[in-house]
Amino acid sequence: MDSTAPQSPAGLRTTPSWLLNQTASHAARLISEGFTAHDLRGYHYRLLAALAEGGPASQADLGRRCGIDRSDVVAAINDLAGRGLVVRAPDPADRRRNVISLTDSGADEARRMTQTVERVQQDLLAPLSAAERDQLTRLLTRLLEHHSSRD
Amino acid sequence: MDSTAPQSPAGLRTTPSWLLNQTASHAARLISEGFTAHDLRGYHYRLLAALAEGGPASQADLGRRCGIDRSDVVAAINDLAGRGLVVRAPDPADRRRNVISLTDSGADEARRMTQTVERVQQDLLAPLSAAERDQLTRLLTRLLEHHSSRD
DNA sequence: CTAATTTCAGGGAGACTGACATGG
DNA sequence: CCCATGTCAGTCGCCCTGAAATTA
Repeated sequence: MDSTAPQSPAGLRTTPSWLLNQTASHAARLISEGFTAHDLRGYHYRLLAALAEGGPASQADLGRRCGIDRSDVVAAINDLAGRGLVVRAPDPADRRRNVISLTDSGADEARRMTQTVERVQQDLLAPLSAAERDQLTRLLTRLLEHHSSRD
Repeated sequence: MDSTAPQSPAGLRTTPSWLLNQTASHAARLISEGFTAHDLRGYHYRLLAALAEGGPASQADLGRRCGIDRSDVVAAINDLAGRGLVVRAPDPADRRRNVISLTDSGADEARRMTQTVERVQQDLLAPLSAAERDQLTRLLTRLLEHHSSRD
């Protein structure tokens, strides 16, 4: 008659938010280790990948695409521009904006990092079959869509 | 004929490690918001829950149970002890160790935080059916077991 | 001797806040 | 007027490293 109790005593190890947190933590460590060879971090990859995928954009747009705060985009773009991977140019149509574009070597680096990321996915998902990987991807995508539409 | 290419161009939004990272990030924010009412953070909850579940333990044991580094356990236990939620007592059987135990109010707080966590799970998993929640839990558990056996 | 425990000092990455100046 | 953009300064929680002292 206790309608508030969940099916089992739960404990940390069966709590979805805990499982998400821990698996994401493992994934982040694998990704981070893979990125050391590039001497770049997650923020840099997200920006390079967004530029490779969607073309040149303002910093604010990039931040929205990548889920990176505007103020953090500044520093990361500074790093990337300092290495010649992107260029920052004023937007003549809107003088508040900087248009960020990939250079050739930036596009190369984006491709190399994408390969690293794909290798890591294989490591990460090793214990799952192809069908299970699709299932996981679909479930996570639905969670993400639900919670990002509630911005 | 390109055996290295994945099925589709991918992009950030379909990469499992990205999806894990983002959903875990949303989950962590929800959890964190829920914990503000308790004026405690994730580390505190993990320790209280581990003590409620497994009984008194040394700090090193707690760290292993919770996935918290030994050096961070020190500070978090300091906080909890300062609020009277746990007690630190020397272990007579092994004088290197401190035995950490929940106080009555610590056990109360653990129960209250667990209720908060359970509410957050409902929020987090709102778009999924019960069967899908089980599926997600099982998939994440398998990933976690695989990667933590490879410590 | 080696190994485990507690503790401290510190850093690194990601996420975030507040403020400011500039321009739409 | 309000709003968006870029920038800077700083905070916070989490994760991690290194080292010291104590004890098994």
